[in-house]
Amino acid sequence: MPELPEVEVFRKFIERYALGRRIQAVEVNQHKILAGLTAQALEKKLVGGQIAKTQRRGKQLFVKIVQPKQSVWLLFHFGMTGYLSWSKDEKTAVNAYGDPKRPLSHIRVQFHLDDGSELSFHEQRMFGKLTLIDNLDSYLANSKLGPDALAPTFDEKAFLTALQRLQWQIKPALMDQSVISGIGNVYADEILYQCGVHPERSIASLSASDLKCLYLQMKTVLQNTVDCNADRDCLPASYLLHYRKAKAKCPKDKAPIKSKTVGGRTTYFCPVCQPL
DNA sequence: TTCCATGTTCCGCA
DNA sequence: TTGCGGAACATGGA
Repeated sequence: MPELPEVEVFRKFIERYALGRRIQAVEVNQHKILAGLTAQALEKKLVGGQIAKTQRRGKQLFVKIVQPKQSVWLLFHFGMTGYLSWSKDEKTAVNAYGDPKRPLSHIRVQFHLDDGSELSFHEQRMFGKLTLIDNLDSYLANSKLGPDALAPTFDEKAFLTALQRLQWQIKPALMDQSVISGIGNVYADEILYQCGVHPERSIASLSASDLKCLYLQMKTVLQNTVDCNADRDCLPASYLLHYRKAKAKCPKDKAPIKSKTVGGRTTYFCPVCQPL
């Protein structure tokens, strides 16, 4: 679930509740979520450090922890079910979506802060990861992560350059994190639907106006979702994501929404307004 | 009870 | 080399 908009909401959540705080203790409930380091190593690097800065690339969230002698970046990846929460006591517990219905369970790592509050990393299905990075610039340079879909520098020209070198179907290309980072299954379907583009169209078959629309909707759909604090109920009723279920009808032309596997993922589309 | 969802990585095939 | 399909990972809900 956490795609770019959700992770951006998590980033803002940390800025709001934890920025400037010092980490007094780290509690790891599930060691498996730590990629390539031990709980002891994590604790040693973090305790006493100050949460100084946040940054995001695609679905990855980075939090800078500053120590007197050195600083380190915490890397959160939220997998499919990860999210954050913050609490000072039972009454103030709040999750990053501001959604009171989401249970505060499956806490894998907890950061105890110097104002007596706690920042918690929840991950039910354990596909998420938490790790440390010494040098963020070299990490990003060496990673295969493509440009962030919402980065201002990722403009229409860069979008075309990224896509047009590939002889792929459009949907897998939009979702490939080394091409563009941040778009997952749900928002890829949404962007294609808003432009009337069938998910299995080859990139080469798309017109200039198709590509322009995909660029604009990529920015619009993701930004709208961030503006909604990633609450999908707040998005327009004309969005396909409300109809990702059996027997749903297209909000535009009432045709039955179809689902099929494209690029290995369940894909929803309207066969009428997204012809092949 | 089995299947499915969801992101990422890896393996293998053409 | 490139494109693409499938498996594996973990877990709970349908």
